[in-house]
Amino acid sequence: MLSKKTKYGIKALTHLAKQENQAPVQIATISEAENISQKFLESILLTLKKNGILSSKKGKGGGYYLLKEAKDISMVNVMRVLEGPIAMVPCVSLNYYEKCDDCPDEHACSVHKLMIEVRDSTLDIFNNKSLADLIV
Amino acid sequence: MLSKKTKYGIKALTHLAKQENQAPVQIATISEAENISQKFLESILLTLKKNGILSSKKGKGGGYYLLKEAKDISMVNVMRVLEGPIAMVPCVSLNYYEKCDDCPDEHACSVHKLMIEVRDSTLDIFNNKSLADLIV
DNA sequence: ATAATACTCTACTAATCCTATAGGGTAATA
DNA sequence: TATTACCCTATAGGATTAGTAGAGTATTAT
Repeated sequence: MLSKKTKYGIKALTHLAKQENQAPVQIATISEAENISQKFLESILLTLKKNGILSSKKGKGGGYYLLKEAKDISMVNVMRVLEGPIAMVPCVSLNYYEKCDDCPDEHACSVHKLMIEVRDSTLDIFNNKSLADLIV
Repeated sequence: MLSKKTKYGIKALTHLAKQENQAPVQIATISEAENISQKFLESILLTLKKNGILSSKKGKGGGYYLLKEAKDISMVNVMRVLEGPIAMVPCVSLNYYEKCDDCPDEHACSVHKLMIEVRDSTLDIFNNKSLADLIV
């Protein structure tokens, strides 16, 4: 299941991507437009900022804005920042690899084998998708 | 993340698929061979039985066995029984559809759009994969 | 300068889900 | 008829999620 955090994060990013000339948008504005709890959204935007996906401007007329053009923001990056690993199992994760306790031999594991395929196809989608592609 | 339940379930099914002439295998045997807590495995095998994927024989010499040949057991079925929805978001789920509270228009939703693609590619893998394909 | 604006950070909580564990009940077979 | 092995219910600790509360701090327009 996709977490609400990721879902809201993507919605907020899309909202920002729709702005003309990258004008800053206030948290309250996004929160109302997208039906997201303001405080929760705050923390999400903060993570996105800390991970270099967007930036903010304080004070009057401030708000959040995209750091790059929407077409240059890859969804694989967004997903990793918000949701964490793309893989469904740590033992097939590229960025968050972890050995399974119960598995003596990974290469003989049926789950491992299956999940590598799922990872690759999902990765393929996220790699070839930018934020701009999500705008309707 | 894939639940341990699903992971263990697939491992157990693979174990059963490797048996010659569909001979019943005891829970304890599978539990030891695959390093799975016996009681937990019991409940998993029970769900698989209730959902028509495997069957069991009581009494001496009893155990669990596959109801069909491994090549006729589709992984999409196994996944749905053990893990539930294939989709990452209820609003793109084929079998467990649910409308999002926050979304006024699904077709205008960026998350929806993205997750349909992920669902389809994952579904494609599970649909075209049988238990037999997982055996090394 | 300074007041208003709007982001930043920490701490806390209710609810839910996951991963088991415990223990007894029941059916089938040798 | 004793044994084996499946069947079922209840419970519980821990982790995670989603959200709330409240105070703090930096920046900007005027």
